Amino acid sequence: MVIAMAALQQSFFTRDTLTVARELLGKKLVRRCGRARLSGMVTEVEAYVGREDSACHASKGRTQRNAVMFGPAGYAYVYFVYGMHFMFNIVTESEGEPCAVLVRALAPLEGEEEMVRRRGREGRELANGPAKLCQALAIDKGLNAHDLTSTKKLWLENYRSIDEAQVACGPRVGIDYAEPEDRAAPWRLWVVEG
DNA sequence: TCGCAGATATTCT
DNA sequence: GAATATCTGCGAG
Repeated sequence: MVIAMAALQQSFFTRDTLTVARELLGKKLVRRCGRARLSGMVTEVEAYVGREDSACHASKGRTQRNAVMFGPAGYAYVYFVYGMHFMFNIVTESEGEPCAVLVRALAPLEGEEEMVRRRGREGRELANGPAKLCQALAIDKGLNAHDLTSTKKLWLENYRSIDEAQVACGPRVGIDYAEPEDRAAPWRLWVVEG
């Protein structure tokens, strides 16, 4: 008996950003790319909580790039940095609140061969970084503002619940431009390797 | 195994 | 024109 797993619905994403970030750990990110199906379990995330968070792109106001974050929850915010890397975020909270969760790492589940082919690397190096997982799952700017609650090209499914003892947290990475108190905020969450 | 610097183009001022 | 929510390779130890 095959049970068709439903995509997580918008009600999951409209909650408090830190809560969504915590519960995203252990969820499965699924990417359908033509015939291929690629997926991985979320193992590391970072929360970006809007206007008061100086590390959040949206804290400096709305621009063409970050406009998606101001929209409704459950959409993908994909953008380009450093001239060569994409980042994949999930928009949270209510419309008008520019919050999002950055997905930083995945543990490959389906289509690992395809990911190896895309990345030119294997094992731990497959998707253990925000730009790496985008390359592994073929996520690019074309998926910006994609609806993650429909099982079209990219969505999330329930997979495993992570015990509190397996969750570690610490300060976020790569945000030297932010205010000290925001840099220190322990809003990076990850699953302890076991 | 570790730390550092270069790559590279989109986006915003 | 300057900055950037990173990755990779290289050199030293």
